[in-house]
Amino acid sequence: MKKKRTRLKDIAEKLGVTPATVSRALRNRIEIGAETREKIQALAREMHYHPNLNASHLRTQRNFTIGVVVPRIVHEYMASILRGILEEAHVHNYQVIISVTDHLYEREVMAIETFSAGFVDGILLCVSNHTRDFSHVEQLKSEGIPFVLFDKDISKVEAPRVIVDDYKGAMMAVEHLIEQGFVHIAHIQDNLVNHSSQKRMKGYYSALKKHGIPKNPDFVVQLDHISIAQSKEATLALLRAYPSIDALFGITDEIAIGAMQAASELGRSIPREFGVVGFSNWQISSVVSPSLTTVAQPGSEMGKTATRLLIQRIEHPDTYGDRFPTKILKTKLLVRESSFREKVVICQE
Amino acid sequence: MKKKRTRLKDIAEKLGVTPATVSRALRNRIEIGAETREKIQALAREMHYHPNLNASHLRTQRNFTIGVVVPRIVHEYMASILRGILEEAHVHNYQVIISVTDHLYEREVMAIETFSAGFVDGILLCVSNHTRDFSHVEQLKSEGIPFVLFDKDISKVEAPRVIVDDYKGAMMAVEHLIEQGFVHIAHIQDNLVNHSSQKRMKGYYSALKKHGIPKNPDFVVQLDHISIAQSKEATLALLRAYPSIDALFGITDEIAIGAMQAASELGRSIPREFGVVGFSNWQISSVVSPSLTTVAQPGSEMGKTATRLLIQRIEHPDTYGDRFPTKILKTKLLVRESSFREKVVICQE
DNA sequence: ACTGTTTACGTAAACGATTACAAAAAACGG
DNA sequence: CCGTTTTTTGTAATCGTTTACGTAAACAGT
Repeated sequence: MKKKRTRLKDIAEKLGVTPATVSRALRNRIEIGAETREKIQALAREMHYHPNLNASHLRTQRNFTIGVVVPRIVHEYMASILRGILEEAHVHNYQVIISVTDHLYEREVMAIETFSAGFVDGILLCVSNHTRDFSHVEQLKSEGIPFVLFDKDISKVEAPRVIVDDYKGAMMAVEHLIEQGFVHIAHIQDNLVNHSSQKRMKGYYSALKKHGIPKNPDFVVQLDHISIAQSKEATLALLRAYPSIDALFGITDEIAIGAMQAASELGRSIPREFGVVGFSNWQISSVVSPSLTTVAQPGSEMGKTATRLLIQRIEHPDTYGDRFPTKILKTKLLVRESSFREKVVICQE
Repeated sequence: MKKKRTRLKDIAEKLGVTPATVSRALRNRIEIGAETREKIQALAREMHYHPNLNASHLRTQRNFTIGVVVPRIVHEYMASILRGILEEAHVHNYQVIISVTDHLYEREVMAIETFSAGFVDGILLCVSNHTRDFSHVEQLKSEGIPFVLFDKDISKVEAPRVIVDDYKGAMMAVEHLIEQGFVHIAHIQDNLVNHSSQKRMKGYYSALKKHGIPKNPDFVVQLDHISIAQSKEATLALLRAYPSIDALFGITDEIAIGAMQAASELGRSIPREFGVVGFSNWQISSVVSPSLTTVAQPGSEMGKTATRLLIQRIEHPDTYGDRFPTKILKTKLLVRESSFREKVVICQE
């Protein structure tokens, strides 16, 4: 019992006019009589007319759709970015189609190829951690398909991108610890495959340097695989080997939480004897006890900014064609219990 | 410098054949000469040909796209459902376009209308908490557009749906508490607007009844707005008023965690003097200390099941046309520290 | 009344891919 | 070598909208 959808032609025939007239009436063009327009619009409503978007898009060469390629989706920060993208796209009447690559390079390339097939007007891409070859991005450029990179930074390619100020964020975090009177500040990082991690590390070093604290390579630990358990182990080892360490900056909240667990286990009181700061402001960080001081990244804002940038490039390709702007969004330090010793304004989120 | 995309025609002209031949060659039809096919495929690759999907879809009346309508996206459980949907859709070569309603009824209706406009082959819908009027769902049925409801149950409408066994999950949770020797078991619930909450409540009552524990309405608290803080307050009040309460089943992990905080504050040791079980298995629940026993819902599996069901209905409309199956997925009790007193196998996830 | 200008609508050609049907070419059998 | 079958390719219509262009009618101005 498949019903056929009503077409322009159906409406036209019922009223004894041509599809052209109906089309014009429904899109509120001027060159149409007031009464005919009324009649047509009424009938269209009655017949539940919806334009066939494939036909429309084929004809107009516009899709009002943007493709989003991301490595993961079950991830708080990424979900909030997606939310921003969906929100902003909705405002501009765009649809969003999403492809998850699971950090697999081939799936990333595949997704981009599929999207390029005239299905979307532009692409938002967050490259996977393992992406080393950027020919697919270059391809987008040479094919003239509008796109914007976000979150993951790729200095390798010249392209419009929206990223977050990891360097400053990390620096703020560590400076905050220093201001709170902590001196021997350790750092647990990941494998540094992405630029963000490297920048956070640099921020850590810069903060130390700025305050005249000599950097000690023994205080920096690299983790292959990030998890709370791994971080806990690493911190236990670290604190046993160097008991003088009195604070830790974790490259993610997961690491920071593991570190807190380790410190507690060793009888260190947080924040009195041991200060901890994380990065990303996961929901979890405000729930653990003591609550975790962290650096917040504006996920939703990043999604919105990237989308806005993309839509500009889609709708005004000439104006923006040759320029590749980089937008850097500010990070924000949220001071909570895990690091707060002196009188500092607590920023609840 | 907008380059035109290569079309069938372009390839055809270069080789002195017709678009029809090229089309056949690229789609590996039998009725084509081996050498011409080779030549065409080679040239197509070289010219970076991708079929214009709008044209293709218009012609074939198929979109290979499904529309997903959800109330939220920054939500662990929902994100894992989405992941399942994207995964399964990818397997079947479908694209997924997502619309977030923010629990606003008008946006839900809007989204469905937009998707019905010949843009998608089918729709996956998770209704918002405030949806009372289901005429938009009825509309889908009468227009013959394939769709599947998921997660939120609506007994109001007859429709294919995939849900989770909240009743059994809650029952398992409470029975587990009873088996652990807890007797005076409280329950904090939400405003019961959705069926899941009601079913979990029923599960709670059934478990008590089954084990001959009289139900006490004073032990059940309803919260307007769910948050850890609210739950903590409520639990504090509850335990002060009824000190005999020795366990609590929270309708979500958030509530359970608030309850744990309250119990700790009152000097109750968990799980020795006070047992807690939550619902949903948020990441958070395995991180808090003590870790929280909870009921896991198979998010990814739900997404996959719903998608599979939808694609079946899309591709075999006649076979499935009139039947409205309800798939109920099993929930699973994850026993962790917050409730474990006797020897029970601990199930780590 | 005769031009010139609006206004309102019809005509028909796109957009790019697919496919029923036809036709040409090749293969085959006697 | 001719008729028949099979294989390969061309022809042209189609999917549903949009839009440049044309035209008839209405209207205005002199």
